Amino acid sequence: MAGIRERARAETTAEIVRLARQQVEQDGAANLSLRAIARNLGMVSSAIYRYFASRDELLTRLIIDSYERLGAAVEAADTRMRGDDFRGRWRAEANSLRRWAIENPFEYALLFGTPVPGYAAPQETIGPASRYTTVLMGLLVDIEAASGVMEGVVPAALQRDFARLRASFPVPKSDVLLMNGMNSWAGMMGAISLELFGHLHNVIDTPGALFEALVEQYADLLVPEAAPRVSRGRRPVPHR
Amino acid sequence: MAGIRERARAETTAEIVRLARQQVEQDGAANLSLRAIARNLGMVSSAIYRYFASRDELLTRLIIDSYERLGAAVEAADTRMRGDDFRGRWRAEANSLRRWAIENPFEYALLFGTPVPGYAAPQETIGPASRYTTVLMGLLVDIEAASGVMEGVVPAALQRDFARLRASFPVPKSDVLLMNGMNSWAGMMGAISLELFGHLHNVIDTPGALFEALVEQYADLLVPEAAPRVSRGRRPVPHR
DNA sequence: GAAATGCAAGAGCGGTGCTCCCGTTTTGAC
DNA sequence: GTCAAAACGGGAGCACCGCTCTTGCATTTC
Repeated sequence: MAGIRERARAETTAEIVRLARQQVEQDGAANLSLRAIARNLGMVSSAIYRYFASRDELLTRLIIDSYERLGAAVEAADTRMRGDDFRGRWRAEANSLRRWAIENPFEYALLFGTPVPGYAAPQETIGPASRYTTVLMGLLVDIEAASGVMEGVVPAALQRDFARLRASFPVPKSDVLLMNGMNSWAGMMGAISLELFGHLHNVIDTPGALFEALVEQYADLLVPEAAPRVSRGRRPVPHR
Repeated sequence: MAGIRERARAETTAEIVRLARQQVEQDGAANLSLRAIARNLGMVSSAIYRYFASRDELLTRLIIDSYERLGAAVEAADTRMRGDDFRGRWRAEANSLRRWAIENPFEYALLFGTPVPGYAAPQETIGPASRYTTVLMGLLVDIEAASGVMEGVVPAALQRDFARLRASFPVPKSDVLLMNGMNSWAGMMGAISLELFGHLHNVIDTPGALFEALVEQYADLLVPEAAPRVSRGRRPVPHR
Protein backbone atom coordinates (compact mmCIF):
# COMPACT_ATOMS: atom_id res chain seq x y z
CA MET A 1 0.00 0.00 0.00
CA ALA A 2 2.88 2.29 0.77
CA GLY A 3 3.77 1.52 -2.80
CA ILE A 4 7.49 1.24 -3.14
CA ARG A 5 6.99 1.34 -6.85
CA GLU A 6 4.66 4.30 -6.68
CA ARG A 7 7.18 6.29 -4.71
CA ALA A 8 9.99 5.48 -7.08
CA ARG A 9 7.82 6.48 -9.95
CA ALA A 10 6.95 9.83 -8.41
CA GLU A 11 10.57 10.51 -7.64
CA THR A 12 11.77 9.63 -11.09
CA THR A 13 9.04 11.72 -12.68
CA ALA A 14 10.01 14.70 -10.55
CA GLU A 15 13.64 14.18 -11.41
CA ILE A 16 12.88 14.13 -15.11
CA VAL A 17 10.92 17.34 -14.82
CA ARG A 18 13.68 18.94 -12.79
CA LEU A 19 16.34 18.07 -15.35
CA ALA A 20 14.08 19.11 -18.18
CA ARG A 21 13.47 22.53 -16.67
CA GLN A 22 17.18 22.89 -16.04
CA GLN A 23 17.80 22.20 -19.69
CA VAL A 24 15.20 24.71 -20.81
CA GLU A 25 16.60 27.33 -18.49
CA GLN A 26 20.06 26.90 -19.92
CA ASP A 27 19.54 26.18 -23.60
CA GLY A 28 15.95 26.99 -24.39
CA ALA A 29 13.02 24.74 -25.08
CA ALA A 30 14.19 23.99 -28.61
CA ASN A 31 17.19 22.14 -27.21
CA LEU A 32 15.25 20.04 -24.76
CA SER A 33 16.49 16.49 -25.29
CA LEU A 34 14.94 13.40 -23.81
CA ARG A 35 18.14 11.48 -24.48
CA ALA A 36 20.20 13.99 -22.55
CA ILE A 37 17.83 13.69 -19.63
CA ALA A 38 18.08 9.93 -19.75
CA ARG A 39 21.87 10.08 -19.82
CA ASN A 40 21.84 12.49 -16.92
CA LEU A 41 19.62 10.08 -15.06
CA GLY A 42 21.76 7.06 -15.83
CA MET A 43 18.91 5.53 -17.77
CA VAL A 44 18.53 4.40 -21.30
CA SER A 45 16.53 6.80 -23.44
CA SER A 46 13.60 4.50 -24.06
CA ALA A 47 12.94 4.28 -20.35
CA ILE A 48 11.84 7.91 -20.31
CA TYR A 49 8.78 6.90 -22.27
CA ARG A 50 7.48 5.03 -19.23
CA TYR A 51 6.98 8.46 -17.69
CA PHE A 52 6.16 10.75 -20.58
CA ALA A 53 4.56 9.55 -23.76
CA SER A 54 6.41 12.07 -25.87
CA ARG A 55 8.63 15.11 -25.86
CA ASP A 56 5.53 17.25 -26.31
CA GLU A 57 3.96 15.80 -23.20
CA LEU A 58 7.02 16.71 -21.18
CA LEU A 59 6.95 20.18 -22.72
CA THR A 60 3.31 20.51 -21.73
CA ARG A 61 4.24 19.72 -18.17
CA LEU A 62 6.95 22.38 -18.24
CA ILE A 63 4.57 24.91 -19.74
CA ILE A 64 2.02 24.27 -17.01
CA ASP A 65 4.64 24.58 -14.30
CA SER A 66 5.95 27.81 -15.79
CA TYR A 67 2.46 29.30 -15.97
CA GLU A 68 1.98 28.38 -12.32
CA ARG A 69 5.25 30.00 -11.33
CA LEU A 70 4.48 33.14 -13.29
CA GLY A 71 1.00 33.23 -11.80
CA ALA A 72 2.37 32.81 -8.29
CA ALA A 73 4.85 35.63 -8.84
CA VAL A 74 2.20 38.06 -10.04
CA GLU A 75 -0.17 37.03 -7.28
CA ALA A 76 2.50 37.57 -4.66
CA ALA A 77 3.34 40.99 -6.03
CA ASP A 78 -0.30 41.96 -5.99
CA THR A 79 -1.07 40.83 -2.48
CA ARG A 80 1.98 42.62 -1.13
CA MET A 81 0.23 45.92 -1.84
CA ARG A 82 -2.69 47.46 -0.01
CA GLY A 83 -5.91 46.44 -1.69
CA ASP A 84 -7.06 49.99 -2.34
CA ASP A 85 -3.72 51.16 -3.71
CA PHE A 86 -4.78 50.47 -7.24
CA ARG A 87 -1.92 52.25 -8.92
CA GLY A 88 0.54 50.51 -6.65
CA ARG A 89 -1.01 47.14 -7.39
CA TRP A 90 -0.90 47.81 -11.10
CA ARG A 91 2.76 48.78 -10.92
CA ALA A 92 3.57 45.75 -8.81
CA GLU A 93 1.84 43.34 -11.15
CA ALA A 94 3.42 44.82 -14.24
CA ASN A 95 6.87 44.89 -12.74
CA SER A 96 6.62 41.37 -11.41
CA LEU A 97 5.62 40.20 -14.86
CA ARG A 98 8.61 41.85 -16.46
CA ARG A 99 10.98 40.78 -13.72
CA TRP A 100 9.87 37.18 -13.98
CA ALA A 101 10.39 37.32 -17.73
CA ILE A 102 13.88 38.75 -17.39
CA GLU A 103 14.86 36.25 -14.74
CA ASN A 104 13.42 33.35 -16.71
CA PRO A 105 13.88 34.35 -20.33
CA PHE A 106 13.63 30.86 -21.76
CA GLU A 107 10.55 30.07 -19.76
CA TYR A 108 9.00 33.32 -20.92
CA ALA A 109 9.85 32.34 -24.48
CA LEU A 110 8.32 28.94 -23.84
CA LEU A 111 5.05 30.52 -22.79
CA PHE A 112 4.83 33.57 -25.02
CA GLY A 113 7.22 32.96 -27.89
CA THR A 114 6.78 30.97 -31.05
CA PRO A 115 4.50 28.01 -30.43
CA VAL A 116 5.99 24.64 -31.30
CA PRO A 117 4.69 23.84 -34.79
CA GLY A 118 2.08 21.15 -34.68
CA TYR A 119 1.77 21.55 -30.96
CA ALA A 120 -1.76 22.34 -29.88
CA ALA A 121 -2.01 23.61 -26.32
CA PRO A 122 -3.80 20.86 -24.41
CA GLN A 123 -6.80 21.56 -22.26
CA GLU A 124 -4.77 21.25 -19.08
CA THR A 125 -2.74 24.36 -19.85
CA ILE A 126 -5.59 26.84 -20.05
CA GLY A 127 -6.24 26.86 -16.32
CA PRO A 128 -2.66 27.68 -15.30
CA ALA A 129 -2.35 30.01 -18.27
CA SER A 130 -5.12 32.22 -16.98
CA ARG A 131 -3.68 32.50 -13.49
CA TYR A 132 -1.67 35.67 -14.07
CA THR A 133 -4.39 37.27 -16.17
CA THR A 134 -6.87 36.55 -13.40
CA VAL A 135 -4.81 38.78 -11.13
CA LEU A 136 -4.92 41.57 -13.67
CA MET A 137 -8.65 41.16 -14.09
CA GLY A 138 -9.12 41.11 -10.34
CA LEU A 139 -7.51 44.50 -10.11
CA LEU A 140 -9.85 45.89 -12.77
CA VAL A 141 -12.85 44.50 -10.92
CA ASP A 142 -11.66 46.09 -7.68
CA ILE A 143 -11.09 49.40 -9.40
CA GLU A 144 -14.59 49.29 -10.79
CA ALA A 145 -16.10 48.41 -7.43
CA ALA A 146 -14.45 51.45 -5.87
CA SER A 147 -14.77 54.01 -8.63
CA GLY A 148 -17.89 53.09 -10.47
CA VAL A 149 -18.49 51.80 -13.96
CA MET A 150 -16.50 53.59 -16.59
CA GLU A 151 -18.56 55.12 -19.35
CA GLY A 152 -17.95 54.59 -22.99
CA VAL A 153 -18.79 52.43 -25.92
CA VAL A 154 -16.66 49.87 -27.70
CA PRO A 155 -17.22 48.29 -31.13
CA ALA A 156 -20.12 45.89 -31.33
CA ALA A 157 -17.97 42.86 -32.06
CA LEU A 158 -15.97 43.50 -28.92
CA GLN A 159 -19.13 43.96 -26.90
CA ARG A 160 -20.15 40.45 -27.87
CA ASP A 161 -16.72 39.05 -27.01
CA PHE A 162 -16.77 40.80 -23.68
CA ALA A 163 -20.26 39.59 -22.89
CA ARG A 164 -19.18 36.03 -23.57
CA LEU A 165 -16.13 36.56 -21.40
CA ARG A 166 -18.26 37.80 -18.52
CA ALA A 167 -20.18 34.55 -18.57
CA SER A 168 -17.03 32.58 -17.74
CA PHE A 169 -14.68 34.86 -15.83
CA PRO A 170 -14.99 37.68 -13.33
CA VAL A 171 -14.23 40.70 -15.47
CA PRO A 172 -15.31 44.34 -15.12
CA LYS A 173 -18.79 45.37 -16.18
CA SER A 174 -17.46 48.28 -18.15
CA ASP A 175 -16.59 47.48 -21.73
CA VAL A 176 -14.24 50.44 -21.86
CA LEU A 177 -12.34 49.45 -18.77
CA LEU A 178 -12.08 45.89 -20.02
CA MET A 179 -10.82 47.10 -23.36
CA ASN A 180 -8.29 49.35 -21.71
CA GLY A 181 -7.22 46.34 -19.72
CA MET A 182 -6.71 44.31 -22.88
CA ASN A 183 -4.83 47.24 -24.33
CA SER A 184 -2.54 47.40 -21.33
CA TRP A 185 -2.05 43.66 -21.36
CA ALA A 186 -1.04 43.70 -25.01
CA GLY A 187 1.23 46.68 -24.43
CA MET A 188 3.04 45.02 -21.57
CA MET A 189 3.51 41.74 -23.37
CA GLY A 190 4.66 43.58 -26.45
CA ALA A 191 7.20 45.64 -24.57
CA ILE A 192 8.56 42.62 -22.74
CA SER A 193 8.71 40.51 -25.87
CA LEU A 194 10.46 43.23 -27.85
CA GLU A 195 12.98 43.60 -25.06
CA LEU A 196 13.63 39.91 -24.44
CA PHE A 197 13.67 38.93 -28.07
CA GLY A 198 16.27 41.54 -28.89
CA HIS A 199 14.27 44.08 -30.84
CA LEU A 200 15.31 46.98 -28.63
CA HIS A 201 19.00 46.41 -29.28
CA ASN A 202 20.56 49.58 -30.62
CA VAL A 203 17.24 51.29 -30.00
CA ILE A 204 16.76 51.56 -26.27
CA ASP A 205 19.56 51.06 -23.77
CA THR A 206 17.35 51.25 -20.70
CA PRO A 207 14.29 49.16 -21.49
CA GLY A 208 13.37 49.29 -17.82
CA ALA A 209 12.81 53.01 -18.06
CA LEU A 210 10.65 52.59 -21.15
CA PHE A 211 8.63 49.90 -19.46
CA GLU A 212 8.09 52.01 -16.38
CA ALA A 213 6.92 54.96 -18.44
CA LEU A 214 4.60 52.66 -20.32
CA VAL A 215 3.19 51.26 -17.11
CA GLU A 216 2.47 54.76 -15.86
CA GLN A 217 0.60 55.58 -19.04
CA TYR A 218 -1.52 52.50 -18.67
CA ALA A 219 -2.09 53.35 -15.02
CA ASP A 220 -3.56 56.66 -16.12
CA LEU A 221 -5.84 54.74 -18.43
CA LEU A 222 -6.96 52.20 -15.84
CA VAL A 223 -6.97 53.98 -12.49
CA PRO A 224 -9.57 56.74 -12.62
CA GLU A 225 -8.43 59.08 -9.86
CA ALA A 226 -5.26 59.64 -11.80
CA ALA A 227 -3.57 62.92 -11.06
CA PRO A 228 -2.37 64.74 -14.17
CA ARG A 229 0.79 62.92 -15.20
CA VAL A 230 3.91 64.74 -16.16
CA SER A 231 4.50 62.46 -19.09
CA ARG A 232 1.21 62.60 -20.91
CA GLY A 233 1.34 65.92 -22.74
CA ARG A 234 -1.41 65.58 -25.29
CA ARG A 235 -1.82 69.17 -26.39
CA PRO A 236 0.77 70.00 -28.98
CA VAL A 237 2.24 73.46 -29.21
CA PRO A 238 2.13 74.78 -32.76
CA HIS A 239 5.48 75.92 -33.98
CA ARG A 240 6.87 77.53 -37.12
CA MET B 1 33.06 36.73 -68.44
CA ALA B 2 29.47 35.73 -68.91
CA GLY B 3 30.21 33.37 -66.08
CA ILE B 4 28.36 30.18 -66.79
CA ARG B 5 29.28 29.04 -63.33
CA GLU B 6 28.28 32.33 -61.75
CA ARG B 7 24.84 32.11 -63.31
CA ALA B 8 24.32 28.57 -62.19
CA ARG B 9 25.40 29.53 -58.72
CA ALA B 10 22.96 32.43 -58.56
CA GLU B 11 20.15 30.23 -59.79
CA THR B 12 20.88 27.44 -57.35
CA THR B 13 21.16 29.88 -54.47
CA ALA B 14 17.82 31.42 -55.38
CA GLU B 15 16.27 27.98 -55.66
CA ILE B 16 17.55 27.00 -52.24
CA VAL B 17 16.12 30.15 -50.72
CA ARG B 18 12.83 29.60 -52.52
CA LEU B 19 12.48 26.07 -51.21
CA ALA B 20 13.58 27.15 -47.75
CA ARG B 21 10.97 29.86 -47.56
CA GLN B 22 8.37 27.40 -48.80
CA GLN B 23 9.31 25.07 -45.98
CA VAL B 24 9.14 27.83 -43.40
CA GLU B 25 5.75 28.96 -44.69
CA GLN B 26 4.37 25.47 -44.36
CA ASP B 27 6.01 24.02 -41.29
CA GLY B 28 7.67 26.86 -39.45
CA ALA B 29 11.30 27.78 -39.11
CA ALA B 30 11.94 25.04 -36.56
CA ASN B 31 11.32 22.41 -39.21
CA LEU B 32 13.58 23.94 -41.82
CA SER B 33 15.72 21.07 -43.07
CA LEU B 34 18.75 21.43 -45.29
CA ARG B 35 18.52 17.78 -46.19
CA ALA B 36 14.95 18.14 -47.34
CA ILE B 37 15.95 21.07 -49.52
CA ALA B 38 18.77 19.05 -50.99
CA ARG B 39 16.44 16.14 -51.73
CA ASN B 40 13.97 18.50 -53.33
CA LEU B 41 16.76 19.87 -55.46
CA GLY B 42 18.06 16.48 -56.47
CA MET B 43 21.31 17.17 -54.72
CA VAL B 44 23.16 15.45 -51.98
CA SER B 45 22.91 17.23 -48.66
CA SER B 46 26.55 18.19 -48.38
CA ALA B 47 26.34 20.14 -51.63
CA ILE B 48 24.12 22.71 -49.94
CA TYR B 49 27.11 23.81 -47.92
CA ARG B 50 28.70 25.19 -51.08
CA TYR B 51 25.99 27.84 -50.94
CA PHE B 52 25.29 28.37 -47.27
CA ALA B 53 27.83 27.74 -44.58
CA SER B 54 25.22 26.58 -42.10
CA ARG B 55 21.55 26.30 -41.37
CA ASP B 56 21.79 29.53 -39.40
CA GLU B 57 23.20 31.36 -42.38
CA LEU B 58 20.26 30.25 -44.49
CA LEU B 59 17.93 31.30 -41.71
CA THR B 60 19.58 34.70 -41.64
CA ARG B 61 18.91 35.08 -45.32
CA LEU B 62 15.26 34.20 -44.79
CA ILE B 63 15.01 36.64 -41.92
CA ILE B 64 16.43 39.44 -44.02
CA ASP B 65 14.07 38.66 -46.87
CA SER B 66 11.10 38.56 -44.52
CA TYR B 67 12.01 41.91 -43.00
CA GLU B 68 12.23 43.34 -46.49
CA ARG B 69 8.84 41.97 -47.42
CA LEU B 70 7.26 43.26 -44.24
CA GLY B 71 8.93 46.63 -44.77
CA ALA B 72 7.68 46.79 -48.35
CA ALA B 73 4.15 45.95 -47.25
CA VAL B 74 4.06 48.68 -44.61
CA GLU B 75 5.66 51.18 -46.96
CA ALA B 76 3.11 50.43 -49.64
CA ALA B 77 0.25 50.82 -47.21
CA ASP B 78 1.63 54.15 -46.05
CA THR B 79 2.19 55.65 -49.48
CA ARG B 80 -1.28 54.67 -50.59
CA MET B 81 -2.67 57.29 -48.22
CA ARG B 82 -2.57 61.07 -48.59
CA GLY B 83 0.52 62.40 -46.82
CA ASP B 84 -1.44 64.71 -44.55
CA ASP B 85 -4.01 62.11 -43.56
CA PHE B 86 -2.09 61.16 -40.48
CA ARG B 87 -4.79 59.09 -38.89
CA GLY B 88 -5.38 57.27 -42.14
CA ARG B 89 -1.69 56.58 -42.54
CA TRP B 90 -1.47 55.29 -39.00
CA ARG B 91 -4.41 52.98 -39.55
CA ALA B 92 -3.00 51.78 -42.84
CA GLU B 93 0.41 51.03 -41.38
CA ALA B 94 -1.00 49.23 -38.38
CA ASN B 95 -3.41 47.17 -40.44
CA SER B 96 -0.80 46.26 -43.02
CA LEU B 97 1.44 45.06 -40.21
CA ARG B 98 -1.26 42.84 -38.77
CA ARG B 99 -2.43 41.62 -42.14
CA TRP B 100 1.09 40.67 -43.14
CA ALA B 101 1.49 38.81 -39.87
CA ILE B 102 -1.74 36.89 -40.36
CA GLU B 103 -0.96 36.04 -43.95
CA ASN B 104 2.58 34.98 -43.07
CA PRO B 105 2.32 33.61 -39.56
CA PHE B 106 5.48 31.54 -39.66
CA GLU B 107 7.49 34.39 -41.09
CA TYR B 108 6.12 36.66 -38.40
CA ALA B 109 7.16 34.09 -35.82
CA LEU B 110 10.56 33.93 -37.46
CA LEU B 111 11.02 37.66 -37.02
CA PHE B 112 9.26 38.35 -33.75
CA GLY B 113 8.96 35.04 -31.98
CA THR B 114 11.46 33.12 -29.91
CA PRO B 115 14.96 33.76 -31.18
CA VAL B 116 16.89 30.63 -32.11
CA PRO B 117 19.02 29.81 -29.06
CA GLY B 118 22.63 30.64 -29.67
CA TYR B 119 21.70 32.59 -32.73
CA ALA B 120 22.92 36.18 -32.59
CA ALA B 121 21.33 38.43 -35.15
CA PRO B 122 24.10 39.30 -37.59
CA GLN B 123 24.85 42.87 -38.54
CA GLU B 124 23.21 42.44 -41.94
CA THR B 125 19.77 42.03 -40.43
CA ILE B 126 19.54 45.35 -38.63
CA GLY B 127 19.10 47.39 -41.79
CA PRO B 128 16.14 45.40 -43.14
CA ALA B 129 14.80 45.04 -39.62
CA SER B 130 14.43 48.77 -39.27
CA ARG B 131 12.61 49.23 -42.55
CA TYR B 132 9.09 48.92 -41.18
CA THR B 133 9.89 50.94 -38.07
CA THR B 134 11.30 53.67 -40.29
CA VAL B 135 7.87 54.04 -41.83
CA LEU B 136 6.31 54.41 -38.40
CA MET B 137 8.91 56.96 -37.39
CA GLY B 138 8.43 58.84 -40.64
CA LEU B 139 4.78 59.27 -39.79
CA LEU B 140 5.65 60.67 -36.37
CA VAL B 141 8.09 63.11 -37.94
CA ASP B 142 5.46 64.26 -40.40
CA ILE B 143 2.92 64.69 -37.64
CA GLU B 144 5.36 66.79 -35.72
CA ALA B 145 6.20 68.91 -38.72
CA ALA B 146 2.53 69.71 -39.23
CA SER B 147 1.32 70.05 -35.68
CA GLY B 148 4.28 71.31 -33.72
CA VAL B 149 6.40 69.75 -31.07
CA MET B 150 4.40 67.96 -28.43
CA GLU B 151 5.01 69.16 -24.91
CA GLY B 152 5.85 66.95 -22.02
CA VAL B 153 8.70 65.36 -20.14
CA VAL B 154 9.80 61.75 -20.03
CA PRO B 155 12.08 60.02 -17.54
CA ALA B 156 15.72 61.07 -17.69
CA ALA B 157 16.97 57.65 -18.76
CA LEU B 158 14.63 57.68 -21.70
CA GLN B 159 15.69 61.20 -22.63
CA ARG B 160 19.21 59.92 -23.01
CA ASP B 161 18.12 56.95 -25.07
CA PHE B 162 16.06 59.18 -27.29
CA ALA B 163 18.89 61.65 -27.74
CA ARG B 164 21.15 58.84 -28.84
CA LEU B 165 18.49 57.59 -31.20
CA ARG B 166 18.15 61.04 -32.78
CA ALA B 167 21.82 60.96 -33.66
CA SER B 168 21.32 57.92 -35.88
CA PHE B 169 17.75 57.95 -37.15
CA PRO B 170 15.19 60.55 -38.15
CA VAL B 171 12.86 60.53 -35.17
CA PRO B 172 10.59 63.22 -33.78
CA LYS B 173 12.05 65.99 -31.64
CA SER B 174 9.41 65.52 -28.99
CA ASP B 175 10.32 63.01 -26.33
CA VAL B 176 6.67 62.52 -25.50
CA LEU B 177 5.65 61.84 -29.07
CA LEU B 178 8.53 59.44 -29.47
CA MET B 179 7.58 57.66 -26.29
CA ASN B 180 3.98 57.43 -27.37
CA GLY B 181 5.27 55.98 -30.60
CA MET B 182 7.22 53.33 -28.74
CA ASN B 183 4.17 52.66 -26.67
CA SER B 184 2.04 52.19 -29.76
CA TRP B 185 4.66 50.00 -31.37
CA ALA B 186 4.82 47.74 -28.35
CA GLY B 187 1.05 47.62 -28.11
CA MET B 188 0.65 46.59 -31.72
CA MET B 189 3.33 43.95 -31.58
CA GLY B 190 1.89 42.64 -28.34
CA ALA B 191 -1.62 42.42 -29.71
CA ILE B 192 -0.47 40.69 -32.86
CA SER B 193 1.76 38.27 -30.99
CA LEU B 194 -0.95 37.40 -28.51
CA GLU B 195 -3.32 36.74 -31.37
CA LEU B 196 -0.96 34.74 -33.57
CA PHE B 197 0.56 32.75 -30.77
CA GLY B 198 -2.82 31.63 -29.54
CA HIS B 199 -3.20 33.61 -26.33
CA LEU B 200 -6.54 35.06 -27.32
CA HIS B 201 -8.13 31.64 -27.78
CA ASN B 202 -11.22 31.38 -25.64
CA VAL B 203 -10.75 35.04 -24.78
CA ILE B 204 -11.48 37.08 -27.88
CA ASP B 205 -13.28 35.68 -30.89
CA THR B 206 -12.80 38.75 -33.05
CA PRO B 207 -9.21 39.82 -32.56
CA GLY B 208 -9.54 42.10 -35.54
CA ALA B 209 -12.06 44.21 -33.67
CA LEU B 210 -9.80 44.43 -30.64
CA PHE B 211 -6.89 45.42 -32.80
CA GLU B 212 -8.88 48.11 -34.55
CA ALA B 213 -10.03 49.57 -31.26
CA LEU B 214 -6.47 49.50 -30.04
CA VAL B 215 -5.26 51.26 -33.16
CA GLU B 216 -7.84 54.01 -32.66
CA GLN B 217 -6.68 54.55 -29.11
CA TYR B 218 -3.11 54.90 -30.25
CA ALA B 219 -4.23 57.24 -33.02
CA ASP B 220 -5.68 59.50 -30.34
CA LEU B 221 -2.35 59.43 -28.61
CA LEU B 222 -0.29 60.16 -31.70
CA VAL B 223 -2.40 62.37 -33.93
CA PRO B 224 -3.01 65.66 -32.12
CA GLU B 225 -6.09 67.05 -33.85
CA ALA B 226 -7.96 64.00 -32.69
CA ALA B 227 -11.67 64.52 -32.45
CA PRO B 228 -13.15 63.20 -29.22
CA ARG B 229 -13.34 59.45 -29.66
CA VAL B 230 -16.33 57.45 -28.75
CA SER B 231 -14.28 54.71 -27.17
CA ARG B 232 -12.05 56.58 -24.81
CA GLY B 233 -14.28 57.34 -21.84
CA ARG B 234 -11.82 58.32 -19.14
CA ARG B 235 -14.13 59.95 -16.64
CA PRO B 236 -15.77 57.30 -14.58
CA VAL B 237 -19.28 57.74 -13.31
CA PRO B 238 -19.52 56.99 -9.60
CA HIS B 239 -22.22 54.55 -8.79
CA ARG B 240 -23.65 52.93 -5.65
C1' DG C 1 2.45 -19.41 -5.01
C1' DA C 2 1.01 -18.09 -9.69
C1' DA C 3 -0.37 -14.68 -12.87
C1' DA C 4 -0.43 -10.09 -14.27
C1' DT C 5 1.61 -5.83 -14.43
C1' DG C 6 5.51 -2.25 -14.30
C1' DC C 7 9.89 -1.21 -15.61
C1' DA C 8 14.60 -0.72 -17.66
C1' DA C 9 17.69 -2.31 -21.18
C1' DG C 10 18.99 -2.98 -25.86
C1' DA C 11 18.65 -2.84 -30.67
C1' DG C 12 16.99 -0.43 -34.37
C1' DC C 13 14.46 2.99 -37.71
C1' DG C 14 14.46 7.25 -39.90
C1' DG C 15 15.59 11.73 -39.39
C1' DT C 16 18.88 15.92 -38.46
C1' DG C 17 23.37 19.27 -39.11
C1' DC C 18 27.78 19.02 -40.46
C1' DT C 19 32.69 17.37 -42.03
C1' DC C 20 35.98 15.25 -44.91
C1' DC C 21 37.64 13.34 -49.08
C1' DC C 22 37.42 12.40 -53.96
C1' DG C 23 36.79 13.02 -59.00
C1' DT C 24 35.16 16.27 -62.30
C1' DT C 25 34.47 20.69 -64.35
C1' DT C 26 35.16 25.48 -64.91
C1' DT C 27 38.14 29.47 -64.40
C1' DG C 28 41.92 32.53 -64.89
C1' DA C 29 46.86 33.40 -65.40
C1' DC C 30 50.75 32.52 -68.18
C1' DG D 1 46.68 26.99 -75.81
C1' DT D 2 48.30 24.96 -71.47
C1' DC D 3 47.94 24.09 -66.80
C1' DA D 4 47.42 24.89 -62.03
C1' DA D 5 43.88 26.60 -58.97
C1' DA D 6 39.47 27.09 -57.58
C1' DA D 7 34.61 25.68 -57.52
C1' DC D 8 31.50 22.05 -57.31
C1' DG D 9 28.66 17.69 -56.56
C1' DG D 10 28.76 12.88 -54.72
C1' DG D 11 29.53 9.70 -51.10
C1' DA D 12 30.59 8.05 -46.70
C1' DG D 13 30.46 8.89 -42.06
C1' DC D 14 30.04 11.13 -37.22
C1' DA D 15 27.21 12.42 -33.49
C1' DC D 16 22.97 13.59 -32.32
C1' DC D 17 17.69 13.39 -32.13
C1' DG D 18 12.50 11.25 -31.15
C1' DC D 19 10.40 7.15 -31.00
C1' DT D 20 9.18 1.88 -31.30
C1' DC D 21 9.56 -2.91 -30.28
C1' DT D 22 11.16 -6.86 -27.92
C1' DT D 23 13.23 -9.11 -24.04
C1' DG D 24 14.21 -10.22 -19.30
C1' DC D 25 13.62 -9.04 -14.55
C1' DA D 26 11.21 -7.11 -10.44
C1' DT D 27 7.12 -6.04 -8.19
C1' DT D 28 2.45 -6.18 -7.26
C1' DT D 29 -1.99 -8.47 -7.22
C1' DC D 30 -5.04 -12.20 -6.76
